[in-house]
Amino acid sequence: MTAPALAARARLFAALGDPARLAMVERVAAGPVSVSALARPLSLSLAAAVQHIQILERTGLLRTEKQGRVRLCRLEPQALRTVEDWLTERRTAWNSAFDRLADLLTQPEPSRPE
Amino acid sequence: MTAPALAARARLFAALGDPARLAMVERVAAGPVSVSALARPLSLSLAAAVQHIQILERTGLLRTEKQGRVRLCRLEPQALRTVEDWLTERRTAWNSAFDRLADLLTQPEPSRPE
DNA sequence: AAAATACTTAAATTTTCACTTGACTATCCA
DNA sequence: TGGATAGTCAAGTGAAAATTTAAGTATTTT
Repeated sequence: MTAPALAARARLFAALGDPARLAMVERVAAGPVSVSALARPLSLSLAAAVQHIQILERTGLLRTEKQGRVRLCRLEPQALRTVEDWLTERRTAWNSAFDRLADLLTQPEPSRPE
Repeated sequence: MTAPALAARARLFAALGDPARLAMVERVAAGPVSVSALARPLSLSLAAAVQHIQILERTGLLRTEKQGRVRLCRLEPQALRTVEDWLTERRTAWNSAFDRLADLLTQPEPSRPE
């Protein structure tokens, strides 16, 4: 599995970037939920909730399955791992940023920025 | 330091949810950069770049400092740790989701969803 | 001192988003 | 069977967001 392109990662972050959707993800992380159980605590209409859920589904954050007249939503942990991987990539960089800072404090030779 | 409220975390994700800003964060993670060095590879006007940078600054993802006529942008690793912390919180939950799945496979007593 | 560089600011425009409304379908329960 | 429940779909609306434009300031550089 190859790392998603920047645009795809941005869509993932954007999906988490709405308070309603973030709350939904948190709720779904605790276990499977129906659409109305996601909508109710957020005072969202069902129609609005469905639209958020579609976005979360498209970005791979959750997967749904219809059982009778109820649609069950489950977390797709894979997507959150993508976020983890991205952080890991950055961590290397920002650690070396700390290293450079440490260098500055010991030997006064700043690396010239672009 | 207390965990940011849901709304604040959503704003953080939203800041990363724009392709231009995500690219900027990746670039800044590699070391300090000027505003134009951030704008150029993205084919953004300076004015547009400045506005993105302001958003990244407000959400705490970076900090800037003017040196002469150049404004230098640096990563603020603290903000990315907030994302890490959020993932850690969810990980517990989604691991126990896996546990429940394992339970299902061994003993056929599904936990009823809401 | 003059020209070029590197932003800054505000206002106008375009585009995208979240949400609503209203009508409709499928399932469950009494 | 009939009514309530759970969700679906397609427009339409309003507000927020991203980008452009245009004019201005501060700092080099020559």
